[in-house]
Amino acid sequence: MAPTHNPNQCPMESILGQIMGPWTPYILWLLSNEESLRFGQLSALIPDISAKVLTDRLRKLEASGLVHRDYQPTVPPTVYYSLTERGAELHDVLQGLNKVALRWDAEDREKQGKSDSEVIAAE
Amino acid sequence: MAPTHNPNQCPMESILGQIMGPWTPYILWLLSNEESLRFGQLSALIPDISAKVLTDRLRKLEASGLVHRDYQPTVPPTVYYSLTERGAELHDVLQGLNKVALRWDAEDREKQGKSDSEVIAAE
DNA sequence: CTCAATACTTACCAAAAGGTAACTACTTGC
DNA sequence: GCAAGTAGTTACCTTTTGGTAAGTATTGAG
Repeated sequence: MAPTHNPNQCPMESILGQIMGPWTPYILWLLSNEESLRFGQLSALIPDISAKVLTDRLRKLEASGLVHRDYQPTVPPTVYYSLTERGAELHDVLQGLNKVALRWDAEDREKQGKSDSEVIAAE
Repeated sequence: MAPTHNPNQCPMESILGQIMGPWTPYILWLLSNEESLRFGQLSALIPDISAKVLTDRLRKLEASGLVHRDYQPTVPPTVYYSLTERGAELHDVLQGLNKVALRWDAEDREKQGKSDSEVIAAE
């Protein structure tokens, strides 16, 4: 009892705890660009994530009230994931981050000079 | 050789790899609100982080070119951390995220009703 | 009677991350 | 010559996380 400081002191820490971590913001960003995505579609869009981890991230986002899970008991079953109203409030932040990402990416390619032709040649 | 797909396909993944992870965005946000912060100040602002992890995060941010490390060989030595120009480009995104965090925090407190008085009483 | 398809869950093991305590450097003050 | 103070580093150990493979449910197709 009587902790030395209030853990909820800072709302920033709280929101970061909900959306940070490997893959989580990337999942939110993918969902913010589509009406909804099925589990298999998300899995295909993020080739390096395993089903176990993807499930875990989605469950946590669901528990935070940022993602909605729509289970359709068809055969075989299909599950649609989409952002809740609250989750959609992250759209602008994620778009802003993507803009910065695109800018940095362009700057880095320019400075290195190479990349484009080499990458295509390697395929 | 010849991987099936280019890992740098998506700039979003790249930026997330640089700024995501436990404490990292929080450190950036703290630095974006001050000219600079010393190691000990950061440590005090984030009570639950250990020196080892804080050092690790700062070194990685430095390697990414987002944070500048200014070592002053005084006795005892002092080290000032600040955002680089590139790091400062995250300011708007972080402020946007903080706005959302504050809004959610206010909404959650309202719905729960309690919190404020109880929290203060517990101190 | 078995396979395929979707969206998982579970068990088990390996790898990564993090905590803690001790140690470093250097000079001033006692 | 010992402690204090800043900003670490290092070694060691524990905890957490993640990968992989197998199993679950249901039903239509072959």
